[in-house]
Amino acid sequence: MISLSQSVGYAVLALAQMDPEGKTLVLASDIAEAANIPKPYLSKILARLQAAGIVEGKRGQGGGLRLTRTAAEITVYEVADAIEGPEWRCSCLLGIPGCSEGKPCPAHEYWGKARAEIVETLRAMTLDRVREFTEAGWKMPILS
Amino acid sequence: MISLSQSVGYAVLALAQMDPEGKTLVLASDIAEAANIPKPYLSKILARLQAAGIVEGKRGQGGGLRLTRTAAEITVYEVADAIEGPEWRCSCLLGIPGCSEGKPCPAHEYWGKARAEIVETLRAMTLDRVREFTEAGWKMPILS
DNA sequence: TCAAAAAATCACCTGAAGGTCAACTTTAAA
DNA sequence: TTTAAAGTTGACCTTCAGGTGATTTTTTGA
Repeated sequence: MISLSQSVGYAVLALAQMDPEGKTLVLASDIAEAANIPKPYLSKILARLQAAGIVEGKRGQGGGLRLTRTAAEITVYEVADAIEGPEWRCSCLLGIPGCSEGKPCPAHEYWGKARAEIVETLRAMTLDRVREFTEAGWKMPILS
Repeated sequence: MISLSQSVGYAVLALAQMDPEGKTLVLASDIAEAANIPKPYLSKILARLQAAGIVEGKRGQGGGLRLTRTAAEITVYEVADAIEGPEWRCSCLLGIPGCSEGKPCPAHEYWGKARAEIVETLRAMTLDRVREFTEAGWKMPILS
């Protein structure tokens, strides 16, 4: 499919719903509704983001979630790492098991360069840039 | 993971083991051994390649498999289509469900261009170019 | 015509991703 | 001090890719 997992997409959309300053707390159920993510599934995603130190949760009445840094300091690259693990940026384009520097596949050299550009793009893509999109009217479509 | 499925990789390696002229028949078991693919799994891959008209099988004693065109005329692009279906070349980089021209995600414009380059590269990658790699000593590593 | 050789097919197993549910813990307000 | 609000956790389900095994069908050569 040549793409990151759906969980990464959900994570990015969820984070874009939170206070970009990392101050005021937001409810998980509000995030779920705004980004149209099944609430129990969102919980699992938030758990991984917490394990990676990207968000913090506060329990109990008046609780909620917040970013540990500002939205300008968090990149989609980090989010992908938190959800998929760091292996996502060293995969073989053709999906050949055992493809490596020592045993390159026919696409290895090309993909090494192309993939590096993609990684750099995601490293430069911060959550506040994502927010520009979501605020400009982007809404998760309701899937039938 | 940003990559095609392992089945596509196996398909490419399997096709690279066949007669590039599409004349002499090769045994499925020989392909499986040469490319180090589990034989029953290879059968399923070959079935999809046959459904797509890329290979032909001849049953019975003295039978085997052959390409329907020469290796110079078959591209990795086609093979990916045959195995994954044509959707592999229109996926959203971030894995966001519902991302489209009408409702683009923050990476949509960038990924549209980057993906087009990848697709063009695979469309230019023919099986005889793959064979240059496999003949030059590339061997499927035995996975432990 | 019969047996061996070969591809084709079917059923099944396993693990991971996506998704759901219910129970549990923490906390602050009443 | 009770209780309701909130996040947290663990069990479970479904689907699909990856992988395996056994059976069936076709074909040819003996």
